[in-house]
Amino acid sequence: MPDPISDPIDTKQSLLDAAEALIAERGVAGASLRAITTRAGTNLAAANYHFGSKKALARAVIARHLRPINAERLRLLDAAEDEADDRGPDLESLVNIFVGPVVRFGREMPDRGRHFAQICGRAMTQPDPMLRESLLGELAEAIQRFTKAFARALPELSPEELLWRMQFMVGAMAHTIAGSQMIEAIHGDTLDTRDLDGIVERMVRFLCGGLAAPMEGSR
Amino acid sequence: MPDPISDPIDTKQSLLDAAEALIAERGVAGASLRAITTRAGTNLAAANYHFGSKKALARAVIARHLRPINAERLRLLDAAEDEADDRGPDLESLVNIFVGPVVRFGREMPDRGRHFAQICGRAMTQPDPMLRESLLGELAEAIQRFTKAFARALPELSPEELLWRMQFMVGAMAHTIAGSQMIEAIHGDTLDTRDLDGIVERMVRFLCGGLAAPMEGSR
DNA sequence: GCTTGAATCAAACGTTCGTTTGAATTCTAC
DNA sequence: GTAGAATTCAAACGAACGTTTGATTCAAGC
Repeated sequence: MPDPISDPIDTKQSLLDAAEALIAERGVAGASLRAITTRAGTNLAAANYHFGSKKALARAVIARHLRPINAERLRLLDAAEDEADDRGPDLESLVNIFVGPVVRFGREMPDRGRHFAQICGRAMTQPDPMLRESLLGELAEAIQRFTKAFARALPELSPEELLWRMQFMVGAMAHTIAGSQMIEAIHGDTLDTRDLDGIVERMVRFLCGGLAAPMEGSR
Repeated sequence: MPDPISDPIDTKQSLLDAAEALIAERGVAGASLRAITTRAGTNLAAANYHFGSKKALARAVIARHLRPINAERLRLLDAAEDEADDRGPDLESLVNIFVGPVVRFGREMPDRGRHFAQICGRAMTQPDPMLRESLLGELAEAIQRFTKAFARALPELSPEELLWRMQFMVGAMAHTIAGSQMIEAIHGDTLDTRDLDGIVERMVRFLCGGLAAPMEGSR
């Protein structure tokens, strides 16, 4: 007799939750369908019935939260551009809008949010092109919009220099949310790596300084 | 009759080269021992004979170049601290020493260097703790030395703030050398992602700006 | 009450993986 | 030249993987 309380209200959702947690913990290759379906309280066939394949399941895990997060980003960008004068939103606002929603997403859903952020941070440099491109596809529009906005806020930068600085920004962000294993391994006892608001503040400060760095070594 | 020219002069070295290229391309999990040994012109047993296991082979791939690179970093740091006045080396010198040897390593050995950098960039956030910790072990001394040096060059930062900023710096660096798939996928036709010297220059500018960013929003 | 389609399940399939084995070969030193 | 260690090789092993199959359960719709 199955437990009527924790009954699988929605098998699909349970599979996504289990996959999210296990992929975050062990990576895509390390999270077997058997482990995922066991954790979800179902079986192998169910995963293939609902998603068709393991890769499709992984893609669904990414898309589930990334889509609303990116929508939120673009919504905030729209609002900021409406409010700003004709020079556009200032740098700090843009960085906050770009970085904040992703990192802060972990606050509303502490576990799932953190897992999701880890997966996305890793997916950017993942060898599997399928997964990487599915992530980039979700991000493409946001990247284009933000590139234009940053170009307006940083008119003294050449287009090339701006693209590279955005690359560095994404790297700092992705690496930090992918898990701060390094900083935890070395100073885990003295630092609070769960104070997401504080981390966002620090990251925004750093990124603004980097993005606005002068081109010539005028020290 | 085996080709006397490309004969396996050193099976161990061939295995390291093949593993390096394939792990960079497909990741540790995606690079099978069969693919590695075939590329190296030998067979499965040879890999286990020389390295004992696949994980040990992966660790050897990381250690082979990382150890001399870190030695070079520390050597440059020593030299800079000898030359500097009692305030220690300035920020730009430190960033150059920290970032330069890793990225520029790709110039001397174009293919192997790039592959190795990709592997290291990925290993930092890799789910496999074995590989991650072996990388962190190699880096531990360098990180401690550079933390002290940066603290001297940036006396206005609290220890916490400095650690986070170094975390962001490592992230920007790791993500960039892990492969600029994102920037290439979006603007691959207009940017030269192989001009390593130029990238180092740009990265140093960005990182100096970020590391030295003011703590208060004094705009 | 029977039918239909979606959903779940245990079981098995075929493949690929890392590792091991034992014989063959090559190299080295006496 | 030969003994002995080091190295290479083809073949096989057992485990784990993603996927498929066919039977079974369940909830509506007529």
